[in-house]
Amino acid sequence: MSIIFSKKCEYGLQAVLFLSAKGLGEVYSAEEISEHLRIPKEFVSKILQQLTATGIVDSKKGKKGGFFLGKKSSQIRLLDIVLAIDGDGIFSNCVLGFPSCSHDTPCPLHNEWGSLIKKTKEMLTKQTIDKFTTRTLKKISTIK
Amino acid sequence: MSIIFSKKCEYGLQAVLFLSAKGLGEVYSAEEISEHLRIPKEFVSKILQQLTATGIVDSKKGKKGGFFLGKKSSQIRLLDIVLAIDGDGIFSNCVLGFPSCSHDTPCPLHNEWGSLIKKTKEMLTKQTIDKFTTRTLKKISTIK
DNA sequence: AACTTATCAGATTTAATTATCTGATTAAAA
DNA sequence: TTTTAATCAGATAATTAAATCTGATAAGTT
Repeated sequence: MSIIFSKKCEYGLQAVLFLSAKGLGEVYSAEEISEHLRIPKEFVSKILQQLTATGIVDSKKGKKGGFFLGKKSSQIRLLDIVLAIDGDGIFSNCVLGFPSCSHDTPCPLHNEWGSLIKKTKEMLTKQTIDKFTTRTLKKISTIK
Repeated sequence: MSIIFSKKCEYGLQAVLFLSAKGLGEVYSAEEISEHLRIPKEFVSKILQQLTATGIVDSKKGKKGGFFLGKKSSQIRLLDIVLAIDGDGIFSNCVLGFPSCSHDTPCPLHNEWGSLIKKTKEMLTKQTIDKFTTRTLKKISTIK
């Protein structure tokens, strides 16, 4: 099996897109998010805690508490979420797994892969989560 | 951590590139391949067995046996190796992990991701392993 | 024919990822 | 002030992926 983002990262992207689509300031508990997205409650809670540390998400303890966006959705790039959870391995690691792959000692696929991953990074950098509100709401409606 | 190809697939690509660079008909034992590429012997053996089943690689038992290319390197696409080991999940699975992502009910990233993955598939389809002989030999020389 | 060296098949072990549980703390509501 | 419902932290369990081991079979070499 091949994977682009870890499950953690997939869930993180889903959750932040969800919070964004629901509107800034809206507080949702881990349980509500878990139910809407059909992902494990404790797991999504852990992931959102991690995103809270970076400022992408903020949280409120106690009754009526939960998670909400930490900044304007137009200022959260998809890249920020990916970097916060999976790190930059996807952009820097050798696609063939050679530990010593670099510009000077490239692996056979270095250049071909490099230009693809560059385009991917550009997309993730350019796209902020506010761009997806309509699509996210539509998608969520097909889950529940 | 995010991954493009599984370790299995990375090692499979490395091993087939190695066999190709060393020339058609040349037989290398799992041990030799393991030493040259610095990957676990039994693991690379298992992976090459798997590729043998698809015809990409062929094997010879007994003394002086080992693995060798099953067809001309100009007829082995990178895509063939990826599909044989990791399947087509990387091309068909939803990047956000939504089980029900499709053209009709797309996830927020469906289109953006789709065009990137299409380009990736095109590259893996176009590139055959004979194109990498020089680069592979150069790369191998930096390992040992 | 006996010996050696290889693939091959299947089981087992180890490591990493994913998921769950438990208890402490926090804060709103009764 | 007590109850309730939430985050948060850390430990544990389950699952999957990666790596290793064991034994059987095959085929050259002596």
